[in-house]
Amino acid sequence: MAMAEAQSTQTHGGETLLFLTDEQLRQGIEAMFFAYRGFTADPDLILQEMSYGRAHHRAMHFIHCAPGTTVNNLLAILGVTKQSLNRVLRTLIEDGLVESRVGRMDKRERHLFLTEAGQGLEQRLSDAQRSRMRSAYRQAGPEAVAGFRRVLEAMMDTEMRRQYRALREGRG
Amino acid sequence: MAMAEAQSTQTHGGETLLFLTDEQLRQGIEAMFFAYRGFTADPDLILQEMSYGRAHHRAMHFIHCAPGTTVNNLLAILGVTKQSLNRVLRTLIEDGLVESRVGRMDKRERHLFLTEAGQGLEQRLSDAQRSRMRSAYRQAGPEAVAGFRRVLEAMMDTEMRRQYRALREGRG
DNA sequence: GTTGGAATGTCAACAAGGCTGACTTAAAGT
DNA sequence: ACTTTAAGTCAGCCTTGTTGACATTCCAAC
Repeated sequence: MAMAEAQSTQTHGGETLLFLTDEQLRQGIEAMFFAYRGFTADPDLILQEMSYGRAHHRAMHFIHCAPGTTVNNLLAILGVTKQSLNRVLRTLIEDGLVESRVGRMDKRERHLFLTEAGQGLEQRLSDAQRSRMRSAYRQAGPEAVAGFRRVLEAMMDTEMRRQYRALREGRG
Repeated sequence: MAMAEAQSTQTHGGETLLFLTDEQLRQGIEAMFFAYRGFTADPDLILQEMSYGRAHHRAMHFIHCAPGTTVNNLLAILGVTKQSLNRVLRTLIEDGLVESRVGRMDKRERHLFLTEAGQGLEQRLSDAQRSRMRSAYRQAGPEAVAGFRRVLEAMMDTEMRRQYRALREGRG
């Protein structure tokens, strides 16, 4: 059983007050720092082989999850400028990993899809990432996973949380 | 109460088997992505004011936590090359935020300390970061926080976990 | 129909912060 | 004395973020 590490007292209303010392918060900050390094380490190795970067991975991830998404949509999710995304997207299209189709309703829009090759790479990358995630989830147990998700969601900005939930619901 | 979201069954030995779908893992991956953006957003705003970057923040954070640490030590924790760190460290020293003292035992080593000004900025940066962390911890509750920490620790590489724990113990 | 605005793409330039490789200096260790 | 180690430095490269300016294409409203 994990130690709670932060004292908590039940108030009469059933709410919980947390007395969080700066030290406890610092540990959380450091945990995020080191864990994020682990989180990206495995796909980074694969990406390096083919001289791609994390930006390519992120783009492919979200195109995979929402096939046919528009460039504007992707910009909002990734939180970068269109010039930045465009550079990455261009190489992915040139290399035949992503396909850009002109919109039927609105022909200004480009709808993005992974090609078969793109799906192959995306699969490889996310297999690597999921494998570490799965192992961490297994080690920590289901209660811990639920807590992990609750804290992460609470750390997001309102707008990010909206996007995050929209993605989940878009997939059922 | 949070839904468990992943089915779990108790085996006879008391171990827990998790049946984790790719979709559940994907959600965890996306949660990490969005949460990390939130995690760095507040200090990034302050850093931008004074044309520093995240690298400066990270250096100051760990110098604050382990005053007198050597350059080599810091390199290992940050996981970057000495050239990369040196560029950042040089500006911090020039700007009077960090002090570098020649070692007494081993005069090859430089021991790093925050000056008063450095402590001021470090405080401002980590106040911003801790404030979001604190709010997330409060929203999620102590059980969730314990789970959060367990999963993060399980996501680290062995070497990172060693460093992470050493830092904690170094502060008692 | 023409015009305004939105979505997209492109060119150029720049900065942060990673990286490698080569080399120096000083101090320790052996 | 010789080697190794800690640190710093110079030069150059890459990815990925930024801004600004500008062209294109199309929808929609007037």
